[in-house]
Amino acid sequence: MAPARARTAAPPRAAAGSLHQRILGEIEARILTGEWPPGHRIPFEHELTTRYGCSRMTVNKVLTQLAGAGLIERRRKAGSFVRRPQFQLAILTIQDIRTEVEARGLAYRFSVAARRQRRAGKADSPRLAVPAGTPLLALTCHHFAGAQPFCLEERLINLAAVPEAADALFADEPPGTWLVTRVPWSTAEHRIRACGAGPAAAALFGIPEGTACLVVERRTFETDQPVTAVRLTYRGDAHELVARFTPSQS
Amino acid sequence: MAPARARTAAPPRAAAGSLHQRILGEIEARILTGEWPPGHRIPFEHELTTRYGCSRMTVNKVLTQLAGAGLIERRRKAGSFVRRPQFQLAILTIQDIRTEVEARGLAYRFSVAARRQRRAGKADSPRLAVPAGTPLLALTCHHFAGAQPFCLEERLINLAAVPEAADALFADEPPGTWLVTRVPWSTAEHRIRACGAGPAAAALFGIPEGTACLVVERRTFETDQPVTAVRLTYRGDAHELVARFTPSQS
DNA sequence: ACCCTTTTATTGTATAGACATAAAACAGTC
DNA sequence: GACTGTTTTATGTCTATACAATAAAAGGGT
Repeated sequence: MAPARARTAAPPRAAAGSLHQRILGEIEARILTGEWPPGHRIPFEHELTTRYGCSRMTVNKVLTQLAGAGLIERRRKAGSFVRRPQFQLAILTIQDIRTEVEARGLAYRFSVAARRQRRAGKADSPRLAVPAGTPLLALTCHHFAGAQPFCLEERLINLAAVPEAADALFADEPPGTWLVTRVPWSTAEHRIRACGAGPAAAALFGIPEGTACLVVERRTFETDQPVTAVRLTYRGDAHELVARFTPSQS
Repeated sequence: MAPARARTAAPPRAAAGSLHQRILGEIEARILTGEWPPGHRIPFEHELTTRYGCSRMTVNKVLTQLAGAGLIERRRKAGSFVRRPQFQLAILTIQDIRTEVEARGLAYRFSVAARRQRRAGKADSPRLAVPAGTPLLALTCHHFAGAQPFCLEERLINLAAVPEAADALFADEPPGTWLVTRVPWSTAEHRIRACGAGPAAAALFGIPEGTACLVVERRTFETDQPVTAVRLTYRGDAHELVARFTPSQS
């Protein structure tokens, strides 16, 4: 029973951040160092409770977080188990073009090279799954870093989803930024490929057709309705995407 | 005081999953539909508490989760605010090569084309940031999908970090799988580029040199010590990476 | 041996209360 | 007005407890 210690509140510990952060760090370390290999059953919540002298809510929070990060798997009655490391999952940082250019200390500039409003045909459906006849806005933009061409943007906007885009001028903001600040979205899908430069990219970059280019295609949906599809073409020798993966944290 | 309701435990509600899931879904919907635009202050915890008739811990859990997912930003005293949508963050799925090949219904096969043990020179540091003189294992592997060449793998392994790799034969398992199942790691970094095919890739794939190829470079670290660096080269016309991003959930 | 029920251990969810911490707002003073 | 200390307030963390859901294990009958 231990009637001593009338204190019910949190102990005055502030050693390494908060308690659950410390517990998380220790468990994570054991998993990452291989001390607890994949398949290993980590201690039950009540065992961690006694080991760290804290309540179950605290260790539960830690284990829930580890499960969310994919480091462990939790099964009722059975316990919590270390999962096989699966670093096929990585967080990809696709930066806004303006941000990216300015991060290199260069002046950003863009221009709208082509703009056409039309109705969707059969050829559009692989890019922007909309029924034929849907009003579309097709845009081609050139983005520059300093004096150098940086990126070719070919975009389709679904005017059924974003009717106000028909009147947008895209004079100050590129269409990507315009859309992000005005249109809600729920899912974005990216496809990353290597492609030989087509005529438009070759002309913009001043490179021979067929030169390796990095192509990022992004499709954005709002509750299953397609909003926009964009193809960004970069010079292969001047651009790379970076993805970093650290388990759990951040 | 309300001495009625001796019940202190959770109410028997199980409508749409759990209560905090329902609250999370509602708040997320308001953010994604734009009803609560970026910069908007979402209700304080105690307001949500009265709105949903639940305790503060429950709404705290929801808001903590939304903050972790990057949808909101929390500031002491000030409140919680909707963040600008930043879909530059995407979750990239880089599959294991065997898994990827077998997912296409093809037979997987690999061979070690070259293997050399040597000491790190100056030329290695951009790939594997180790001091000169560190023992390395350099490998070249060919991966096949059915009869077709699928991927060229060029790998460096830091034998100071993984001495047992020196004796590994890589007969049954490709080095990537071998390493994943044996060596702990804490951070992985991916760089994705488009490159013209070099001599090795051109020979393997039977394509002209300079043809666009997708190159994925992965460097793996264990507490700042580099473990391995690998360059995977794919035919540009036969391979793409897919990244999908849905806010918060999973 | 097989199928069905009961038990039991573990995770999942939620509560009410307590104290810590940080930042904004406010007041008072030089 | 500019600095300084105090109060207020919202978030951050933790506890102790309660009940629910579930899946494994144990038991019991055919």
